[in-house]
Amino acid sequence: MRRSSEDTKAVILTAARERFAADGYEKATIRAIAADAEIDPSMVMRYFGSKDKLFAAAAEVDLRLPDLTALPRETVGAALAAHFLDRWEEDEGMMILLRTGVTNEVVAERMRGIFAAQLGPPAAALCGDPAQAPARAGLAASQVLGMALCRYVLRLPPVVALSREEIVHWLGPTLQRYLTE
Amino acid sequence: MRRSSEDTKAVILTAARERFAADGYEKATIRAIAADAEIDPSMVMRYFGSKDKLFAAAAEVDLRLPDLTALPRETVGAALAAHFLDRWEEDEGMMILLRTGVTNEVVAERMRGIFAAQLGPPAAALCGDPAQAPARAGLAASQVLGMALCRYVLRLPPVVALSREEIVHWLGPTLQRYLTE
DNA sequence: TGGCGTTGTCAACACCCGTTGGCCTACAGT
DNA sequence: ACTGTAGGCCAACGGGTGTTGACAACGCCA
Repeated sequence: MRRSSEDTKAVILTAARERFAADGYEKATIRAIAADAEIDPSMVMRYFGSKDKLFAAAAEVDLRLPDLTALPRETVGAALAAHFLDRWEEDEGMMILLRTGVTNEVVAERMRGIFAAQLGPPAAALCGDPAQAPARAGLAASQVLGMALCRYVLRLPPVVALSREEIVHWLGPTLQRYLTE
Repeated sequence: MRRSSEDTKAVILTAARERFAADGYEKATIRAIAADAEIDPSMVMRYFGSKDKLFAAAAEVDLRLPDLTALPRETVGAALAAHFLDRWEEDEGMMILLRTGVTNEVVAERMRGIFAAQLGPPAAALCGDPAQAPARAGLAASQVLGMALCRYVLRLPPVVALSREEIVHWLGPTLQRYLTE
């Protein structure tokens, strides 16, 4: 046997993540993914069952938020901005979710769940009033996702031109205000 | 003849805008648009030539920004936030562009042009330094588009629950800072 | 060496898409 | 009343999609 089953499964998954991140669910065809993986399309079906299941496997995402309550309170905004920039550049899972969540209700629901589960608790811990926490988490999400949209997806030139430090400088106070003031 | 040529063309365009806004370019099929308009798919081709041209006709957008320099300088942030909320709720063109610009390079380029041409000049007029203007316009775009993404596209429940006044209250100072400070 | 399960290939199915051309139908002008 | 034309419908083409099943090559184990 040329390769182990697990090996080719990993090769397919890597190719799938790249295609889904670049093209979104609809335009990323199984044939194209298989071609990238230098393999037959039927192998994708054998190992993942269906395009839906392949996407589900490719779209597993963890925000990996640090423990914001362990930081000096006045630095959480900048820390969040810096963390999301890193996360977005090292994990194509972010792009996968955003590129298809915009036109796919199932994926949108998944994004809602991720942000509620992972951004909600730290927001609640930071702002005193638990009733305000979800709104504040939502506001922070709007700025973080908006930056990602403009910089990595739409690639607005002035936003792409910003350095990491500049973005942290501008978004830090915004997130700080949304979460703690 | 049942209807005038212009009438059915308008009916098709209305149906197309709704479908494109709801589903994006790929998932909005000509057959579905024609069914909504209660007409044969071939009529769409006769009146608009191709799906691409139909989309181009459906995706004409004008931000209709007010003259920000005519307002008291300390109110431009809130004015911008309020204006974009209105614009987003009354014109499905915004949704059309966002839903397909995310996975379509041609439409993304169109969005870049719209924001550069329409948000750039007011930003340059507001902040003293012309060299900083594009970056500031880009930052404002990131917050405005991020809010639209979370509220109207992804429908994050806490963001949907926010009232118009609350959004203006939270985004106003952010946009004010991006544009004028 | 002979068998057998695993890995991979090939061809095809059934479906949906954008698009096309021919045909029908109803009105306007004479 | 007849005809020309414009609005509308129908059936089909060619291509691409996800998915399936039969078949071939390889390497382990007895």
